Amino acid sequence: MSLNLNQPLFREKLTVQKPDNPRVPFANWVQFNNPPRPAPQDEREVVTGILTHEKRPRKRGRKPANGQEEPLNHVKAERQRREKVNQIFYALLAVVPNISKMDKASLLGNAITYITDLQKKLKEMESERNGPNNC
Amino acid sequence: MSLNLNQPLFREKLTVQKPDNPRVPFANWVQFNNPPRPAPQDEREVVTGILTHEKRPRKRGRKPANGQEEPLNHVKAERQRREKVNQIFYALLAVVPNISKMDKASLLGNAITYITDLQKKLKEMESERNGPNNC
DNA sequence: GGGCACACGTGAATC
DNA sequence: TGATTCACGTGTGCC
Repeated sequence: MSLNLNQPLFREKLTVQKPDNPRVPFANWVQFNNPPRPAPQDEREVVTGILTHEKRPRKRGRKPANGQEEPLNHVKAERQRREKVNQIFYALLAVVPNISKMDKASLLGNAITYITDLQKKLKEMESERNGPNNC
Repeated sequence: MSLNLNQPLFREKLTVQKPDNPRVPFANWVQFNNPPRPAPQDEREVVTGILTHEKRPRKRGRKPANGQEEPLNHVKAERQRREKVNQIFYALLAVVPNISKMDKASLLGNAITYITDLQKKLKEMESERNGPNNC
């Protein structure tokens, strides 16, 4: 119940990066079905984000411009960071046995209960080993 | 090294929600030093985000308006989800013993190695129990 | 001052 | 349809 293994797991959007490939689970994750790096290869998004907060003191009224020259580095760095934590989420998925639901919060929760389970089991096994045993 | 326990851990910005309280580690997390809910209590951001993608087919040219009436629900839901996974991250923090660095990726990585460690230890303890033992 | 890490609002997709 | 979840670009604080 509530776990479809033939389902997207962590939903993958990729609407900006790859307009095709609509339902492959996590196609931009490393070591899934790609060569070591999925080869970003398309920098053609050109986002031009304009954001106007109101009622905020705005520490600095800086912002050089929204000409897509300098902040492109930031975007790429954030992409990389995101991909990294998703990889690790995926690795966690492989290590925790009984996943109840396929979202990050549940996976994390299952991992925690699994850890405490292992800890408890290990501890009672230990106390059984050198306690009043049959020897 | 590289682990300052008197440091913000997961850095908390709160620039939009709370202009005060600049350095308390995670002031908006539940059961930290607040009553059960930190009481969102300020809906005054009024962000009016305008985003202009280029070279994108844009599935639907819908968007009713940016009058802050309906999408406010979505914003709140996402805030809640974010808070939830952060809580669980915090819970994981309490369960994993040797945290090398205080960011989400490292915490997750340490959790994974800890799990595999426990698994290995448990398995060899088990095989030692009913193997050719001293009895 | 550049790099890093995080929170945020938002679009989209799934159910 | 409405709720839930995720990825994304962005703002920003800290080293």
